[in-house]
Amino acid sequence: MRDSVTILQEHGIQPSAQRVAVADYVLKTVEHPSADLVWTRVKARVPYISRATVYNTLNLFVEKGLLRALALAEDSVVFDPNVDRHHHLVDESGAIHDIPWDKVQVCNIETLKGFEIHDYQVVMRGVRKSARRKS
Amino acid sequence: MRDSVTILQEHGIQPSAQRVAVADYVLKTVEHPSADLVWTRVKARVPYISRATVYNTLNLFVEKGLLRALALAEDSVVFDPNVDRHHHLVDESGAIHDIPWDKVQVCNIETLKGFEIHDYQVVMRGVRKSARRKS
DNA sequence: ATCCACATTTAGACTTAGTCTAACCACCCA
DNA sequence: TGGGTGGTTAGACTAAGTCTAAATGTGGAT
Ligand SMILES: [Mn+2]
Ligand SMILES: [Mn+2]
Ligand SMILES: [Zn+2]
Ligand SMILES: [Zn+2]
Repeated sequence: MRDSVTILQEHGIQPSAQRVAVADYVLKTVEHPSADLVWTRVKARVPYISRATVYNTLNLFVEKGLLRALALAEDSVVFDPNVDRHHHLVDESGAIHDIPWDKVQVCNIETLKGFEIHDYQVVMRGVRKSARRKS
Repeated sequence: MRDSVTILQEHGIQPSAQRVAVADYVLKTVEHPSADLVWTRVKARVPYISRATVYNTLNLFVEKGLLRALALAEDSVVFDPNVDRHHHLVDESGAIHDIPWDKVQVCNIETLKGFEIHDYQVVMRGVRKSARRKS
């Protein structure tokens, strides 16, 4: 994994202590966390960080292309460090799983008359089958 | 269009004046309205209806299968009287358009290992091209 | 090393979507 | 006529997110 400081600098972001702490967590996670979950996670290592800074930082990262904000569930937006095209499966438990772009194909998108499609993804609802039986 | 009173009765819902007023709008609209937009629209005909009743009614309709609640954009859930499978295009303007189920195909969903998919749709972002040029 | 302009952070007020509560109303039937 | 039940209501409450204005930190010029 690349150094958070370097990544921020490459994107024209001053690597303050707070921003680096947020980046260390949110750019590597697979949790698709809400802003408040990011706050909780980051506070574990930087207890003095404020809620406003977490929101500021997440919005800045989205603006600079380091994160995507996703509206997949009611109640809160969720952040995704995977900015490449991919699909999502929203587990009944609330967890969100990435589905690689090439695992499913969407056909005839380009033939849709009357619309100019800038972006798309398949959003699935379901459950993750328990990986192999536990016993 | 079927009678709202009949539809409610068939779904085991007492057709009170307020519920019928909400149904008259929300079961026929193509706007994908938020709860507060429903309130605005219904108040035009039934000015004394309360916000709580609108929320209660929409949640009841969802529970009874008359409506779907969709989390497609940040800021609010929207309601959709089209409960058959279909896709959505979220216009940059904020408008949401239905895309018929058979206009695009999603392949290999059933071959996804480790997940049990209960439901899915394609969510597109883009713009509606001005229907023919205006002049 | 010091200074300063500017960027960053901060607490807490504010806004808005949505839920909850407890009183109130309307209808049905004894 | 008096409950009992349903439905409705205003307004309190919660929670996600933004905004403000003050405090603090920082890098570069001197
Ligand atoms: Mn909410
Ligand atoms: Mn909000
Ligand atoms: Zn993802
Ligand atoms: Zn729809």
